[in-house]
Amino acid sequence: MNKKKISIAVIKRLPRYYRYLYDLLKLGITRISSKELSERMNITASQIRQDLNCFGGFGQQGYGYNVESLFNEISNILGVNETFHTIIVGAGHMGQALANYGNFEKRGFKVVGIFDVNPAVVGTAINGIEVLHIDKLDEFIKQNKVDIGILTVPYDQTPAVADRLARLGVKGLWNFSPMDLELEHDVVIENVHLSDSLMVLGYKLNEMRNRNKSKN
Amino acid sequence: MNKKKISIAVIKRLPRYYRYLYDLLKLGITRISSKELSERMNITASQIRQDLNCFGGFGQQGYGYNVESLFNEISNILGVNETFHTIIVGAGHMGQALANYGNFEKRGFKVVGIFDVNPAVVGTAINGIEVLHIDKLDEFIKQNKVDIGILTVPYDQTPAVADRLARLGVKGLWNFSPMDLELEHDVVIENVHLSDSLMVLGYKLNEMRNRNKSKN
DNA sequence: TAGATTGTTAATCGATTAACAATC
DNA sequence: TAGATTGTTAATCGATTAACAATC
Repeated sequence: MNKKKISIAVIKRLPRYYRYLYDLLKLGITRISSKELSERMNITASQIRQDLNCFGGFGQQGYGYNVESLFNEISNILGVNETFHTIIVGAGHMGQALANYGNFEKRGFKVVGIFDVNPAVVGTAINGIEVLHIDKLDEFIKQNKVDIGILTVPYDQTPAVADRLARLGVKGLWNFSPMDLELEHDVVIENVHLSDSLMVLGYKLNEMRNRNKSKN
Repeated sequence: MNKKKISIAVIKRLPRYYRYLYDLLKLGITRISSKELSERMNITASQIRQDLNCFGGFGQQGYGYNVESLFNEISNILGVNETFHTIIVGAGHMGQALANYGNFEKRGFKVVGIFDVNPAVVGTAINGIEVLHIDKLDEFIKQNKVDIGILTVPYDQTPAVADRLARLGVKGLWNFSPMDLELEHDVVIENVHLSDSLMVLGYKLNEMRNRNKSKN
């Protein structure tokens, strides 16, 4: 039943297709060829056709792709039409920012709980959700469906909290600490390494400066 | 003078080396072989040696790598020892979270200005830095060295603000809007697509569930 | 010295691109 | 039908891994 495994490179491009198709839809464009889309997205038409064919033949020879139906296909592949229940563990600045970011809910990610230890925030509401003390985590997860744990706790607490969530049956972790989480459990992890990204930007900046300097 | 271009795949691994070497340094480990490091990092020793040799022969046959000197080399390559001056444009939740995140300064990224249009935040201080009205952006950049603009403005304002910063001579942009910024100017851009990352997590979660289901 | 481990070349693997027959 | 464009196979490119001589 399972086809060949889809490479992570392809999967990472899916949200990008999703965004571009959404924009096309809003622009009222009903059909698009891989060539036109390739020009907009700055990738090759060949890659687009290869990528999409990992999931099925969504196009039609001589016509191209119907924007709306392709958008729906990609949405389904990404699970945007489902609702993933998430909890935010760590209601510091980053946790609060994520709790307040409306875009995630549009894509099917609903924050159902926020946890912290700090008495100054426990009991307050962020974006309409009461912050609970982390002692209530076990009870909460047992009583509520929780698909994804968003980890915005301090660095040194991250492994323990991740492990605790995994033991409680949370199958997806979105980690904001600058460490590579590895768990023995059957859990999928996405790391968001903001400082890594910033350091890459710093590197590129220096590299560009050196390039320009050596032009003289 | 220029050696062969270093691939983006290698560059993206540099912060990861940086983090692992920093940890080793803190653990008091003075030397490490590519083999030992490969086991910790879960990559091949061959890749480590290939990666490092893009920048120079930092190791010694029969010995391995000196942790401290390798850490220093990687730090220099990434520019961690320089100071990049950044401004945050958009003092919403994400902008505030980034302004309050101390880790960036440790890696040489110093927030020197924060800008917004909202009268409720203009004039307040975030992490000791006064939020200025965005009308003062031009004046500020002319009077201060600004290397990097951090874009945490609303989606539809992002292209215009990016363009404005580029015209004012800001050479690095760190973009948090879910769009692929492209500028004609000589500017390097790092996109942080949080919702893309979350959607990839959602995909992986579904994929794992389907895999487990079909095991039965 | 002998053992260990690098730096580097060569082999392999996987991802991207090109090409084109199928077909709408 | 003729033109356009897909789906898919084959070719190319680049990145990862293996191998090993050099050498500390």
